[in-house]
Amino acid sequence: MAKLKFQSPSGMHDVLPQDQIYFQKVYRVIEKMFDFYGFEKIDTPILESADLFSRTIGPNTDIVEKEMYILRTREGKEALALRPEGTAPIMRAYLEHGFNTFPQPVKLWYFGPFFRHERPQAGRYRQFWQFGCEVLGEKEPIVDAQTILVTLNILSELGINNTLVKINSIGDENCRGDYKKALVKFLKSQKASLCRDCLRRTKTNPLRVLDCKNEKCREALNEAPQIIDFLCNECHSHLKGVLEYLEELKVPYILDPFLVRGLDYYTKTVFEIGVSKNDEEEGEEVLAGGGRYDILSKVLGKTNVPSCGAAAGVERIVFLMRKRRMEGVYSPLSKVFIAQIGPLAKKKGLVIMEELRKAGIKAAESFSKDSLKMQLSRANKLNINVVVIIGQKEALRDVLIIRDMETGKQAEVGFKDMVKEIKKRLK
RNA sequence: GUGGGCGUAGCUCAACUGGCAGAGCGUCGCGCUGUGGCCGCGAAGGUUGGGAGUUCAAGCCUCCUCGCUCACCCCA
Repeated sequence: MAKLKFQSPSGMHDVLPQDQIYFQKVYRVIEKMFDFYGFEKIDTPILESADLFSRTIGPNTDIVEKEMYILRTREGKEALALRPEGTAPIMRAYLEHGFNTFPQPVKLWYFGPFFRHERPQAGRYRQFWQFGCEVLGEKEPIVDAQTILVTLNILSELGINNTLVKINSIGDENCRGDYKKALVKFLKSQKASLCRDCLRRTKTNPLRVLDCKNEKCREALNEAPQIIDFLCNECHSHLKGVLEYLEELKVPYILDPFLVRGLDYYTKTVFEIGVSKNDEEEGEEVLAGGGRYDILSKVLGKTNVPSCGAAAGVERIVFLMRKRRMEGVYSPLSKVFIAQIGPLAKKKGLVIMEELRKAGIKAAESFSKDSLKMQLSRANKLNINVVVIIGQKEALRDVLIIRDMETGKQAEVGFKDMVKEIKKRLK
């Protein structure tokens, strides 16, 4: 295996048939849920201008500093990036197509692959699948609550119920600056207790220090100023609004003053939806995250488009579904198998398959095999109960044999009565 | 980028102190020429991830390298 000349690139892998049944289940659930809440689907290109991301996500973030796959076009004029996230492209599309002239808010959802050049590990890939939704052009806190609700409902529908919502507000351009100053001042006073990374972050991205996992840092942060105390009136009442709506919906949440997000465009509401790791393991895994990004549109254009969105990691969800042996995944099994013996019967087999297709009956076959033994064996492995057998003798007389694989009983049926007889047996 | 673990057949894994590379499952064939499951027999499938070194002898020891994996960082 390892001597194979080619294998999938590091951190990227094939979604095999046995994985597809879970991916399809996820897709079907989110499609239905988003549709119910009035979201419409959008696909944006896999490649976007690299600047789109560096300008919106922020030049000092890990994503932009070291995780983007960047390539140049043949003309060499433009740097394109494999999209590392979905929000900026959607805002780009919104502005590009003049969605601001539509009734607001515009509600969109997506499902597709994203790319970040990180060191792969459990639940973390270089090409990974996300679905998400965006509510664009609305500043009211009720859409924040609804965004969280939709995401929770999807997870619940997929059998993931032990979720935990963490929420916080990181303020906006009016109040975040004041908080940052206060925080930096505090961090400098704690220099001795902070880890090396946090010392660096104090300069580059002080908010990030808040969610350092290092114990010493956490202790040091106990006394840190909390952003909630610095929120301006607007941000404060916005947060209050979101929380009130969540309470009305009976969505349990934890107000986590240390929750921040790694992307610069966030304002006000930020949230994460995690699930506690099972049994033996401690800690929790984040399945989805999101927040409000009122300033993103101003980076890209003149229009002011206050918006809120959420994104979730499909592989992480599938991992949980698999672990919990989620039932009801899409099963592609056929109900009927067509077996043939001899060249004439082989031709008839093709015709039989067409008849079954027109009748809406999914049929399997091994037309390339000649031995009946082989064909029945295959039908057995496919767990098929009804096998249509046609041989030279039957083909000449316009009849076929229907075999019940459970009992082994066979009956001869006229070609014309085939569909009727099969339908009877499938009941 | 920094640490730890692991690379043997398609898959899951054996192989004592360094001593003829094996099993189960799967695939294909035969027993049974037009009848599946169970059983029996057989075949295919390996430069033990790659390279160098030590040795009479290396899957096993040493070094290098590649890959995978887990964790940190960060994030979905």
